[in-house]
Amino acid sequence: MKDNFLNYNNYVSVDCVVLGYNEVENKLQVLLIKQKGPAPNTSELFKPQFAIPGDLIKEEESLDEAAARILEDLANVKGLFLEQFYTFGHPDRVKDPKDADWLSTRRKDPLARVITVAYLALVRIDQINPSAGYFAEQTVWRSIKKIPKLAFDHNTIVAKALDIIREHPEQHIVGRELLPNKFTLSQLQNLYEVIQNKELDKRNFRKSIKNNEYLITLDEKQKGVLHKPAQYYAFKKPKK
Amino acid sequence: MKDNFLNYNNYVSVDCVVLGYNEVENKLQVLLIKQKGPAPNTSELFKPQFAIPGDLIKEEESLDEAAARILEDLANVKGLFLEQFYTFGHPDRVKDPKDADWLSTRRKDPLARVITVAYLALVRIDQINPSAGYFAEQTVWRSIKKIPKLAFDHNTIVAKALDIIREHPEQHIVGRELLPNKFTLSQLQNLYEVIQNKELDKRNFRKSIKNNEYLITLDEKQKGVLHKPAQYYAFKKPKK
DNA sequence: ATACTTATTGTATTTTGTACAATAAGTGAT
DNA sequence: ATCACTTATTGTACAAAATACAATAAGTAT
Repeated sequence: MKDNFLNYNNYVSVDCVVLGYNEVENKLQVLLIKQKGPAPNTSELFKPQFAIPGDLIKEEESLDEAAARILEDLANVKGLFLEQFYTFGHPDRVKDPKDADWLSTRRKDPLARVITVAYLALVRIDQINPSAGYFAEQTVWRSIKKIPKLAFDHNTIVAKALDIIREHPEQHIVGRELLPNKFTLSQLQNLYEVIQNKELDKRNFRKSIKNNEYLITLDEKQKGVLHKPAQYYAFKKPKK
Repeated sequence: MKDNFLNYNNYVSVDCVVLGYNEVENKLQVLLIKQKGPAPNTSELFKPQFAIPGDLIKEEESLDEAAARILEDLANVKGLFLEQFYTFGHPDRVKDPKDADWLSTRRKDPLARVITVAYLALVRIDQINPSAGYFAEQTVWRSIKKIPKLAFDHNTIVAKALDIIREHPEQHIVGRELLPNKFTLSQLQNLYEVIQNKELDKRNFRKSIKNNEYLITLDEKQKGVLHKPAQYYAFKKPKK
């Protein structure tokens, strides 16, 4: 049975697609990091690229824990929505020459294969404070409509995350994750429109959303707006 | 940046939940292997368990290729429906003492963590010929209603696969995978009933299934049956 | 011709999705 | 107090899809 004895190394990482929303700009954005070089100005060859945050898993942590750690390191928040959605493991996914410099500063064996388990995270942009961590020069939010060329196969990973959230927005109860604790139905509708990238009819949207078992009407209205004040709503906590 | 240099080993495997169906027994079954010991009768300690087929990935193959290889080794078939559905990587998932003996015959480092990418495969039981391979003493089909205790976390993996096929049977076009090339609507309905574990109304089932763009009516009927012969149907090939 | 078995089909009802516009409730200006 | 302005809120008619329910059809065997 020698066949099955491992004689090469697999790196395993977790990459997080962090989707953020704020009502003012009314845009869905993805959190990117600018890769950090080996040391300031020591390598003229190193061309930092944008990437989604990710890291190799540690020996004693589960995949879910790794995703939470990466997100916490980066955004200083805990307890966010996090969902594993796909694992990318093509042998060549880290073999592109453009990625070689960065890998050589980070890996004992820069050519070794890296299998990455991808997670989706939903956050309110105004609730978190992304900070460049030990693995990032800086962090930036970018509209999902203007995503630059990313390192490795990260464009593919982001695209798959967007497919998933668009397929089942109500399943992810995106409202709970991406809106303030109290919100109006117009805010909720704006969010759905941004995610689905199409306009929805107000009356029909309200009819359908009111079937949502988690939506509750608060005893509070908007104040100080230059128009009819809107009713506030909230989401119930799920049971689990 | 020493933090990120890997100083431990991750094994990465692919495990396949192979679901099979045959119309005679009208049961959905899962393909299990009986683990093979190090050598016949040399280890009195080794207690073989049932498990789903899986194997460590090879250095040059993608995850999809690994799944196809495992299935081909086991079942001597190619080109079956295969879908990645979840990755299991808890640090303790291979640490149960009951699994230690088997691992010690298979791994340089039996205590090392194994991250496994799980795939779902759908097969027609009468079309494949499972053969005990280099990693199995024997293979058996077991009804999904009577799954024994399996090695590692394989019961959890099978349960998740069943959740997925039940959620979206039509998305997996289970008919194409689990029925003969030509079939009657009653056969198709039986299959759906077994998967969803509930009875369906004949008239309503037929109304809904006939919206399926892939279903075509053949120019052929049953022969030699003791009742009104049924029309045969088939599925169109998907475009892709 | 009859008994038997499974295949096939329709209708009424409910629920859900879609298209579409008038009225309500605040603010600030006059 | 009235009016202009802005966004919030709601209903109705129609189409499409889901559900409940039973009679007739087409073979075989006797």
